Amino acid sequence: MDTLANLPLTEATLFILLSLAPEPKHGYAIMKDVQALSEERIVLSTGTLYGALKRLLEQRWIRRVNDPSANGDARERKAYALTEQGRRVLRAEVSRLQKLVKAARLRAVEDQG
Amino acid sequence: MDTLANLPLTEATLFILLSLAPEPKHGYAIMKDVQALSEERIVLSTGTLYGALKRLLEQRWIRRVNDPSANGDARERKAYALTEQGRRVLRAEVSRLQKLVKAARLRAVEDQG
DNA sequence: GGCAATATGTCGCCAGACGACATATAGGAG
DNA sequence: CTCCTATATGTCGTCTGGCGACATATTGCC
Repeated sequence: MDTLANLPLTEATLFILLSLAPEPKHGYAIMKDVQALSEERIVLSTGTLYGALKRLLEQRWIRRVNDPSANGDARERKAYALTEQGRRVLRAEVSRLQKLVKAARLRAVEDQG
Repeated sequence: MDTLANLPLTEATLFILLSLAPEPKHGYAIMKDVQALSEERIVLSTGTLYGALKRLLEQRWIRRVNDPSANGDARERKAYALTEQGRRVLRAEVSRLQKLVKAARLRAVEDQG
C-alpha cells in the first residue's frame, strides 16, 4: 500500500522495473536490456534475475502477460509487465534519487563525468 | 584501487559519506545529520552506523581524526573524515546516480513529486 | 536524584545479490 | 552429424550488510 515504505529499491530491482517501463519483456530480454542500459556495468546473474522477478510478482509490482513476440509455437516464454503499483514505486524511487543528487550537489560533491 | 568496482553504495554508506563531505564529524553527529539530510526518512540504527564506519575505515574511505569540537577533557570522541579515496568514491557514486536518473527520464519515467 | 540527550558499541536475524550448477531448444560452423 | 553458442528458465548455498535489541557511560536540566 505505502509505496514509500518500500524504498530504496535495490539496484537489481530498480533496473528490472526500468527495463519493463517502455514495454513488457521476458526474463532473458530484461537481462540483455539491463546490460545495455547500464553500459555493460550490470550483468544480472540468473539467480538475481529470477529471484527478483519472483519477489516482484508476489508484491504485485509486475504481472505475467502473453509474450507479444511469441508466434504460437510450442515453447512458451514468460513475459512480464509493470502493474500500476509497480509504476508508482518506480516513479517514487526515481524521485527519491533526484532529491538525493540535488542534496549531494549542495554538499559540493560535483561529478567529474 | 578500482573505485568503480565498489559501486553501487548502499544507502547507509552513501549518506554517511555525504554527511562527512563538508567537514569531519563523530558518529552521533553523522546520525543526526543523515536524518536531517534525508528529511527524517532515514534513521540509522547504531548497528548500521558503527558497522558501516568499521567497514569504511577498513576500506580507507574514511579515517580517524581529532575531534575539532573536543576541548581537551577526559571524554574523547572519535571523529571521522573522508579520505581522498572516499571522496572519489562518493563523486563516482553521485555521477552514477545522475546517469541513472537521466536514463529513467528517457524511459518516460517522470517524477510526480 | 532522575530522566533525556549525547555518545559508542556488540549480537543475532533476515533480505537479497551473486556465483555455480542444472536443463532445454535453435541455429550455424565444421 | 556433431559441437558450440545464444537463447531461455530455474534452484541452491553463501556472504554482505541493514536493522532492531541490548549494553554502557557521560552531561546537563528539572
